[in-house]
Amino acid sequence: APESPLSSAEESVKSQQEEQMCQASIQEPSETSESQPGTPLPLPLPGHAGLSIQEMVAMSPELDTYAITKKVKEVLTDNNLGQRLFGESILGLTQGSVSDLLARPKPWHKLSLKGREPFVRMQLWLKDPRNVEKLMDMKRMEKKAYMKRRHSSIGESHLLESGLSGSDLTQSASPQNLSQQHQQQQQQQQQQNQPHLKKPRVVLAPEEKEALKRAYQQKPYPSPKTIEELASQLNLKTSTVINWFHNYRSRIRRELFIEEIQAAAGEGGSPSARPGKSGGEGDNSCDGTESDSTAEGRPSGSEERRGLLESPNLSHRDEEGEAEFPSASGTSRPRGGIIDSLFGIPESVSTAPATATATPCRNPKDSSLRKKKAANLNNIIHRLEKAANRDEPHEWEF
DNA sequence: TTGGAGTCAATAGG
DNA sequence: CCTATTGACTCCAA
Repeated sequence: APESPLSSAEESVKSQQEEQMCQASIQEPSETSESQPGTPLPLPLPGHAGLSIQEMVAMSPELDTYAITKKVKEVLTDNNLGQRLFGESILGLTQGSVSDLLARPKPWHKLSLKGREPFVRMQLWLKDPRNVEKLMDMKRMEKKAYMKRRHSSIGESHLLESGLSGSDLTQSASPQNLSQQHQQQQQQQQQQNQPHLKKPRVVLAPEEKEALKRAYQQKPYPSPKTIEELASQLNLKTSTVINWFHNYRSRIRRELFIEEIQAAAGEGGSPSARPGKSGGEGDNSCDGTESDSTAEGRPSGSEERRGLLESPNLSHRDEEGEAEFPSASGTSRPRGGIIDSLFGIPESVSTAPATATATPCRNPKDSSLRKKKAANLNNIIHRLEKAANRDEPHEWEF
């Protein structure tokens, strides 16, 4: 693998190794690209030069993920193409993943090889305008197939999908040669014998998320013990709490990256004035949505669960007149000393929250930034602790 | 094992 | 239909 041929960009030639694939038009501008309505194919990369997509990713120069997603979004909306079709036929990803990717692209240097793949595919796709046409054709064909289907089978027989009988159905697992590792075919509710028991998706109530966020601010990396406590206090499964922390950390981190990109975008010589308003992304963070009255939530009551988790403070936000950064240049950073405002959470004082210093939550913009910075710092602290072979930070004196 | 990166897929809103 | 959100899961590296 240590080969890093500095070969120039790309020199498309050769053919490809992909066989199937409807639109195998690699050669000339023949817009044949005929495909059966039933040729989903998760990811037979869009035709192009010789090497496998992985190789291309490996030697791809740094790409501007933000610019790429911006362009893709533009092209898709301009042509009325949806994320689902684009994702499934061009990127080999599902709609939700595409949405996420387009909305919050991570900077190139923070992406793993795998994570870069979708961006390389997007760029390749953007290179040839004819690709848009192909997608549009595909869309038309899909609609046609859909019409036919619903016409032939009006309200009747939907055969149970449990046995996944043949029948059309889109997105079937492409047979033969489904590319290597491919997607994870997770979610195997195989242990069923009886009528499927699809476990309902867990949906955390706002109060539960609130409590978890509060816990996160105190301890981004809770110990198993803490997790157990949280789980029992919130009446959630331990795994749910663990997952929540994994996801939350990951998503907070991702927001940090976003800022990084936006910040970088505002530099350089070209003073291209962005029409958009200041980059102060709104982050509710403060969310004054206290559990309010309805403390319970969803069936299966489960009362009590009071606990220290309750936010003793009543954070309000003071959104009265605050000067909108009168500073001219847009590159001005909103705030200065962030350090002092990190860790706005007392933690320790378990009892007697009486006077409580109440989590400061003044300006929403500040709090957002602060939270992210804190997340980053907490991450570092956590690593140091690990490295030092210690557990339970307990108290931190600064 | 733990945590991070990527995703999937259900589902809430439009 | 379409898109955004998000709990859960797979894979991998430390």
